[in-house]
Amino acid sequence: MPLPQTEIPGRLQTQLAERGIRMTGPRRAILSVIETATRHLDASQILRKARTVDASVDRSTVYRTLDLLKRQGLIDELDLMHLNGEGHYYERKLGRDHIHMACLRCGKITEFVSRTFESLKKQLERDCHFHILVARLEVGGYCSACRR
Amino acid sequence: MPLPQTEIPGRLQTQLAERGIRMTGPRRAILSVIETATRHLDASQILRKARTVDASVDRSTVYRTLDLLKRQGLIDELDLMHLNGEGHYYERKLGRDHIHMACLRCGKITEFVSRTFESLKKQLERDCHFHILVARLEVGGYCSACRR
DNA sequence: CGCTTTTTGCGACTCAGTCGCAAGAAGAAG
DNA sequence: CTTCTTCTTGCGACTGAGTCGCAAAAAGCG
Repeated sequence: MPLPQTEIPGRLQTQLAERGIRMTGPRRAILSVIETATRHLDASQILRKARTVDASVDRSTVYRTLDLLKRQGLIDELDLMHLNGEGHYYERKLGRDHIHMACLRCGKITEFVSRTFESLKKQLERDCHFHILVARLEVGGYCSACRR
Repeated sequence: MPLPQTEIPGRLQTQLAERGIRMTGPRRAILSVIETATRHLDASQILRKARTVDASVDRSTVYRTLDLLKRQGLIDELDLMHLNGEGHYYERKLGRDHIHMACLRCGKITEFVSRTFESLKKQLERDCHFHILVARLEVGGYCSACRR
């Protein structure tokens, strides 16, 4: 399941610049990794890939940059039902939220955009007087190929 | 926000017995902690409370018992938007799934049962041919008291 | 260029969770 | 109630994710 690649590469960098955030070599490397990812990456995979661009990038810089992007609301943090250990996965936040379905047998991640999900969030905001900043719906089970 | 306490205490123990799972002192202690919890507990809090019942309970026994209960579908594992560190919280699984809303300012957790959530899950199963075993919807934002 | 502020790499650290193992307890069968 | 097998436990060592304080380095403004 490829990630939606509807935005121009380099866009993350522009978005940070617009917010007056300083641009550096390590940041550029990390941002480009996130922007060109074709699957969900965790922090150590981002580190490894970023190092192919700038070999001096440090683990803590990756974590600090991920925190920055989270605070800026530019990426989402996922668990993907802890299919592989306890870590987190990251993906660019683009327009509409989507649901992540993780197959507990084959590990495939399926993404799904749903109008019902959008109205559910609206209902929550209305009925609970809650101002939503992030909403994460993750589902675990068996995908069409794995359910017998 | 109290958890729904609609089941008889001791029920978890019965459910494990019905499945032919061996009952032991440490397990009884851990189960009773989970059953009588009035808020969401993480593994180390469960350990501390279980030790007031049976002082010899070990950390790894808590993790092993939580794994067992997860595999049996008797508890749900939550992140609560990582309000306090990276750990997980646990709660009994009772009938209907509910949504967890975490206030990022005051830390309050609000639970919400929604018919829309139920139809969203049905829609997912139908449209994606996916067999859902667990569904976790967590929301982060500001609660009614904290949104200024 | 020079100065202030932010970011970085480093190394040490914390904390959640895991694992192998030998000893101990559960429970079925006699 | 004893025996036997199987499962569970405590322990201790370990892994891996993520954090932190610090001094050095880079950003970007005038």
